Amino acid sequence: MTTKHERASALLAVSTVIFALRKDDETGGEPQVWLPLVRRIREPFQGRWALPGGPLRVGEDLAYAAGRTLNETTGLAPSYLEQLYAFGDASRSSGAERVVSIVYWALVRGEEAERAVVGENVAWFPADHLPELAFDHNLIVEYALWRLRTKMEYSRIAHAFLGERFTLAQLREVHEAVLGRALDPANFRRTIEASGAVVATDEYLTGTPHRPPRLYRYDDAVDLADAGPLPLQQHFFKGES
Amino acid sequence: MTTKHERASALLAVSTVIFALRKDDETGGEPQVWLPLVRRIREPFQGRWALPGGPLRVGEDLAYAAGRTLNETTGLAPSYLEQLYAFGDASRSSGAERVVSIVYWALVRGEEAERAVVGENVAWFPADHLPELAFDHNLIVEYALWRLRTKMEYSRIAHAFLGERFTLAQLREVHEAVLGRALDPANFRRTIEASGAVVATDEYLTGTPHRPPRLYRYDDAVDLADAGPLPLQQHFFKGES
DNA sequence: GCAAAAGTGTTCATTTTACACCCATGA
DNA sequence: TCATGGGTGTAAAATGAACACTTTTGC
Repeated sequence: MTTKHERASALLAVSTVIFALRKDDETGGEPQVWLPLVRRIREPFQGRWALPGGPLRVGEDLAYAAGRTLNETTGLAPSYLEQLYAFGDASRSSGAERVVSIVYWALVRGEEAERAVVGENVAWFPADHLPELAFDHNLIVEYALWRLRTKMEYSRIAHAFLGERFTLAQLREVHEAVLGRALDPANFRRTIEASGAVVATDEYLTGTPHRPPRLYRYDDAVDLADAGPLPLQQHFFKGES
Repeated sequence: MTTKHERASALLAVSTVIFALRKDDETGGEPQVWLPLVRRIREPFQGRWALPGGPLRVGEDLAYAAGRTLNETTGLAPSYLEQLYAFGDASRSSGAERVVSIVYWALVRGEEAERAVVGENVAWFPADHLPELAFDHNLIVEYALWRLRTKMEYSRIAHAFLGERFTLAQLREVHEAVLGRALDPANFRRTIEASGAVVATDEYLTGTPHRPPRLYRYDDAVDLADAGPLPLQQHFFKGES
């Protein structure tokens, strides 16, 4: 009954599922959800692709570490960052010491994703067609994708893929890429305008071969994402590498 | 640039937000969402109410530890258990060593909650009217409540509050208690029947002062809760105290 | 029979979906 | 002026809310 139990401790690590929208270089066409992976250079799962991440440093906050490793692998700064899940079962670690991994998911802007660094052991993959990853990372990506898609319906995270000003067609493209299906432009416009999340500016995007679309901006009065009562964990890394 | 960084480690702990439906002993009437809290017997926040929980033991899995501490404080077994959030920022711990807390939320059945143990330092509170809790536990409970209410709309977790067989009126009472508002019995019946989540049995609940309602059961072919692709972490503690 | 909850039917309002059609610009 | 995406209007379809009404039991 009153057995003496020793208290568990663990090493800490973070991983991050990083989503960006990219047009497939070959097929072209509509943008899709892509994510960067890193190749493991040691056992276990040596040679397999895995989520970017790494150990937590002494005194470092969880979300900060997630943003830091994201920046180290892509050279980018997250425009959205949120905790996904914590893995810490005793059986999970192969070594002697237990390792607790806190997994985050992040969004980065499209233009930035274009100029993302791609090193020897970093590559981008379409989120729907991943190879077999290390550990249970396939499952984690699926869960992150589910969270992304679910959250798009009741929050404004789609804006995290875009810049300061954008057309409604661009915003619709984001929704279409994430949901994986086409949306009616007319109905989409009305839905977004009714939500009050965006504000029309008096600027127009010129240079298009056709009628110039109006530019919109976010309504700063509305939160970026309704994550419930829990405070959002957002950090920005301005070329801190 | 290539500074040597020491790797962070931490002690591990779990806490659990435990929800049950109870009728207020004084006002009676409709059941509401209640949860058990424990009084802290040491600093910091000595004397304040806090979420049940405790340190993780060596070799113990996270979800198992959540179910164990739940069982230790209430004598009950969770009918639903899911991870909520991980707290592990360096500044959070007052002591020298960092502490990572994994918070779970759980549902227990109504009848069982009735016979839950209430010790000297354990008390049940209505979830909507909590005192000022220790740490940031008020915020955590709010988040768990938000998750419970959100999840009710697209999953079958309401069933976790009920037994094997139940009437549609009982199921409606659960929804009403969680959502905090009355629902139209006729429309609720149609909605539930259309969802295909429940199956009508050929049994009826007798002993009521009026027309005996039909008993239903879960459709085992449908998952209890659509938590996305991540596997559910469920454990059952059959009087293991 | 009466009261009360179980269960069914129907109407009305609202939202969603589909799609026709006009507008404004570059070429 | 023509092609094309931007933007508006509108009707059908689906959904949701409200509520009248019938059924079945205990008393």
